[in-house]
Amino acid sequence: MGRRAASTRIGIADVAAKAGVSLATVSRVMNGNFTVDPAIAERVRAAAAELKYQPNPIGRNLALGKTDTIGIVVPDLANPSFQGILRGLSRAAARDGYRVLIADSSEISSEESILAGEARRRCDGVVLCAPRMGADELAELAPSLHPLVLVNRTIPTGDGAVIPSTVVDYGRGIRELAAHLMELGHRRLAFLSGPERSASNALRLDALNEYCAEHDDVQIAVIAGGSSFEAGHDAVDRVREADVTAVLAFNDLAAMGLLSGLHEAGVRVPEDISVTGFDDIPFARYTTPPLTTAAVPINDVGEQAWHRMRDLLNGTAPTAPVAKFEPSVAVRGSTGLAPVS
Amino acid sequence: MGRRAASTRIGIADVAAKAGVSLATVSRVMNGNFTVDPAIAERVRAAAAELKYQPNPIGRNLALGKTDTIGIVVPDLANPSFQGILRGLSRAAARDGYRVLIADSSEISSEESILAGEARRRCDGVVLCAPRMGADELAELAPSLHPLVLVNRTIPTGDGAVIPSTVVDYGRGIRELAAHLMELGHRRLAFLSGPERSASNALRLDALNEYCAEHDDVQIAVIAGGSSFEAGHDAVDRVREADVTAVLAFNDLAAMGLLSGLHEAGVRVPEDISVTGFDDIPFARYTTPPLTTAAVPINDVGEQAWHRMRDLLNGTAPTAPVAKFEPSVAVRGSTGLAPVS
DNA sequence: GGAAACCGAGAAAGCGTTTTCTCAGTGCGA
DNA sequence: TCGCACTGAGAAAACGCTTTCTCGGTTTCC
Repeated sequence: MGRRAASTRIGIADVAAKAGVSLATVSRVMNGNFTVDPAIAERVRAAAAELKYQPNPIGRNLALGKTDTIGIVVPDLANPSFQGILRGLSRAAARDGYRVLIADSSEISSEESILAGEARRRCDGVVLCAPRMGADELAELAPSLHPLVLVNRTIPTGDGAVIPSTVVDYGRGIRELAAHLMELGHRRLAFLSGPERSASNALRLDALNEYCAEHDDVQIAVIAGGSSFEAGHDAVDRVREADVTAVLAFNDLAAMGLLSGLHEAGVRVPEDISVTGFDDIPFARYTTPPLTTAAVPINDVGEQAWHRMRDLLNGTAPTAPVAKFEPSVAVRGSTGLAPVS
Repeated sequence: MGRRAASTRIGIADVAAKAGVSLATVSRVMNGNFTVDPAIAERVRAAAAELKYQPNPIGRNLALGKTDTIGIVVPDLANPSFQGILRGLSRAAARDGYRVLIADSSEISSEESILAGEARRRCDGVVLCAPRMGADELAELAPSLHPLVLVNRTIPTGDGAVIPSTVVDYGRGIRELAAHLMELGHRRLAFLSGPERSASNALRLDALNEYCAEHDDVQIAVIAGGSSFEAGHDAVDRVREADVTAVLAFNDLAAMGLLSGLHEAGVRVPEDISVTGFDDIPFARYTTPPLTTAAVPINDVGEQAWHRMRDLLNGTAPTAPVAKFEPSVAVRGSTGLAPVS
């Protein structure tokens, strides 16, 4: 480079010239270094104010080797859960003077590692949100991302270094939903499953199988579903054929789609069939009937992810490397007594 | 600075050393400059690959004076409309190799200009999404943000320079909803208004008043509301007291809250009262009854915002500085014939 | 065959900061 | 009075890259 642009933004040099001091001194004043004569400091501040000087963050970034920015990569920005996490993370980070750069992998798992790497190079750290990539790939990638925190995913490394993360206890949540249904007399349940590659789907499934094994009068059928409205809506026929009295949907979205489909088909909820969701997204309480679901404080998940990241960045001892959130069952109108058959 | 860190990331110098060439040559090769001997270029590429060299973006940013990043400031990340815009923007920008930095002003209008300024300094441009700040403040701020695009807001400047923007024709949308209701025989309508400082709320209100003036058999009552579920839910009593047969809610969220509140109060929709929303958020079609609303392709709004920004960044002639979206009425179950009174 | 045009690659300046290094100037004790 | 520790501020190196400038070595063209 080297083109002398007259139109360039006003920089530290202009302030220094105006105040009749060196660049170093301006920098010292701007950064609250008190080894500067108060009179000079005042002069510098005046000059800066008069010129409306605003330090160029990119120059600082290079000199300081940090950006005060973290990256987050999510599988799909259209998913309310990720939106909630993003929001919680963004607000919490902002309170500490950090910004967040987003990357949406569009559910393409092969993009995740590229996006994460790019984000990491531009930012001081990365949070990987429910990555869809395989466990081995994740384990291999993790070290290169170092200030890294995971959301809804852990690395099954046994060799000491644990990656901070925030996780939701999906297993326990779904067990409690199943127990709730059992109390209502339901014995033939269906699990409307989520995305194939979702780790949290596996967690739910495992927990249900375990639950089933513990209660031999309960049967659970697994129905292919997904994480969206449409997936739930499209599963209506499969659900009706399954001959069950209650359905545990992967999440609220799918549950709502199902609710809607059942309504169209003339199936009454909860009289004919009970339905549960998962997440307690804001809309869940406003469906008709209101959705029984396992509430997870999604904004807190994002906020805690930030706290983990902050600890990493500060090098302070991590509070607790992994924050586990226990969902609480919110009983609403979509679940009722099992129909007498 | 000046600390020789052995642990520093591998940089262009390492590659140059390994390939036995100068830094300049490595840079040329990495940037596809073809004035390099193919043999040397190959050697450089090999060295880079072997060292897994990844250029440090911050260094590039400083040298190039650009970051390939744009900032977006939104009033509230919890609002589905802004989420949709963010998503559309982010995906479109990503296709062109740009990233987005988010800033959530938490509906605090005084924060907007600060956040926007900070974002601008870190990024190549800023998109201001439905800013709540006053028109005068916005007009004053705009020049300093220069590559700036507005969403759902325009600057009433008469002096030539128009700020690119994407806007939704809220006035027309709400008129069409009113017309739809009128066709169904409704004459006493209510507008459940939105946030005080929202410019788009004013647009709706003006359009309704105009509509009212054109049709002197139609009456429109204005009821204080808001933009959230809760606002709609809490407005039930006021709505019932208003003695109207139909309610035009500010947006889908408020409409859904209202729907829910009416249901609890035993008021039938649409038999007793019709309700319309605005936006057609993904949930609108799954309420009971499904919500009649004015559909706006919110992801496209974000995408077009990016296109405006891209034109600004490239210096290419802007396609059309302002992209106007015409909502289309989606008639669903929440509106029906006016009750015979 | 010699000079002009050309070509490829290295040296170095620059992007806008921060921070180390250095050094004049001051104050204090011996 | 001299020297020494100390203070405060400027000069300059560094952060990691890009790009201009420069220059030795070829080629081209009369």
